[in-house]
Amino acid sequence: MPELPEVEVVRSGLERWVCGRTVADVEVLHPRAVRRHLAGPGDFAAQLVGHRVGPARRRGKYLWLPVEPLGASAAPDRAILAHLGMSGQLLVQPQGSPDEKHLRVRVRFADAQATELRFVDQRTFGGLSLHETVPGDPDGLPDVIAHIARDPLDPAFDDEAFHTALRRRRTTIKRALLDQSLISGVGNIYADEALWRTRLHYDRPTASLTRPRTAELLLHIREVMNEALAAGGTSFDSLYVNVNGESGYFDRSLDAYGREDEPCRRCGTAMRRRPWMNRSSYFCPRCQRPPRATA
DNA sequence: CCTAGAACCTGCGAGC
DNA sequence: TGCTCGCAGGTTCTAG
Repeated sequence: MPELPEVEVVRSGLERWVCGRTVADVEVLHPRAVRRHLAGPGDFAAQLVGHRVGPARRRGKYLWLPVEPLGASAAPDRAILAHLGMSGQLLVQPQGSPDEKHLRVRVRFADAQATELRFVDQRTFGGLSLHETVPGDPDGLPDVIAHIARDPLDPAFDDEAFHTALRRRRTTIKRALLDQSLISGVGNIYADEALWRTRLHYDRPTASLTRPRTAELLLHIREVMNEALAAGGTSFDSLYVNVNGESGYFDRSLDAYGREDEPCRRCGTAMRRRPWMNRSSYFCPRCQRPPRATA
């Protein structure tokens, strides 16, 4: 489940159902699901057994679980990193319930709770891996995602630095929103939603944004993400679910994404869809005027 | 250094 | 019915 609100829904589920439990056994059913763990599937499994899982953390669309050997006193220095890609799910399922068709990794725990953690992923763009954490980082940030920017719901996100970075870039606003090293957690849906709310066209050069416009954009990004979070995330089908397999309902509140030919909720003009970067951009041709240079 | 585009996968629905 | 095509919420690698 791709974007920040959906990943956060999963993070909180892991926090509730997996945090504090000790790994008894790991089964990798598809090696591609752990390809970011360079030492291989066997090593991934062996390294986890007998380790206790700490509080679930998230940055943008990445989430991780710190792990420590049983009885350790020092702060954890390794973490299980998870990315859901386009179609990944982390499910907490009753032991013995039938395997999902695209079950890739199973984690069993050494306790009396009769549930296990499953990574299910149709397209295998996502995956799990084990990494060292950045020394001194209070949340145990895995070193391999140190280059990922903080997300807009992170209290330490620097609005001013974001604006400065936008002004320096020679690119367009939607590309910038999807660049996880500039701002993380925003994907194709919430980019379109935030741009619609801000009345910005996706092809606006980032260098043309004024400080107030950037502030407005950030406000709308935060608003739409918080609203989606309250609704349990966005899902059009059973691919995007929380750890209990339940879908959120924010798709009913989308103003731009997926609304081609439907009336703009602000001005009534028919919404448009444009092919864009091997995907789609949805926008209102009246509220979101293209920039002169590219019009 | 930066930016744009293709590649990586599987499944679904539309159209022929 | 069955085929092909386009499309899907992301990241990463390559070419320029």
